[in-house]
Amino acid sequence: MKELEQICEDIRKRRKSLGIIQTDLAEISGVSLRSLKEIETGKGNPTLSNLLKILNTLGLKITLTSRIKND
Amino acid sequence: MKELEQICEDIRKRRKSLGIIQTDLAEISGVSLRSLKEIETGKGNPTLSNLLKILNTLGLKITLTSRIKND
DNA sequence: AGTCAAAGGGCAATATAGTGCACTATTAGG
DNA sequence: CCTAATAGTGCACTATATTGCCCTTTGACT
Repeated sequence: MKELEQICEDIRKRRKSLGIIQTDLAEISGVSLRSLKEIETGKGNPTLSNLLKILNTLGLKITLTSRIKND
Repeated sequence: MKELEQICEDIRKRRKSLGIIQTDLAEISGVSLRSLKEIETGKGNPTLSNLLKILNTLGLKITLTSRIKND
């Protein structure tokens, strides 16, 4: 799976596990509903700030890890 | 430290540890030098695709983790 | 089938990220 | 100090992300 798709999927799964709808997640995060939809469906190319707003609401954060083991 | 700043710093540190200059990292990644500079200096608000291109070149990837322990 | 809630998507307008160019600033070596 | 390499930045232009509006689709429930 592509990295972008994985992120989108994670967001959707997390939202559902929290039992909230797109409208609420968007509003709480301070992002437009339209943009959240685009992110969750894997279309478009979100800005980092929009992504971080949503992840923050979902209690998630970005960590950078190496692609290679022991590196 | 802000999350965005942390990402910028990680990118710069990684680039230096690989011993390459901005010009080369930008070219290999397929991102403009101008954009890479903005990312490394923490200015601007990169798109996810540009960020991923650079991380990919650096051998890094994004993983989403919970902000809360045991969650 | 009918209804309602939630999600998907087209479109146009606006905001802003991406880029190239030219220049300045900083850093490292001599 | 001088020079060369590397990094930072102002500006203008282009490309595209963001947004709101409105309509369609899907899914769940009765």
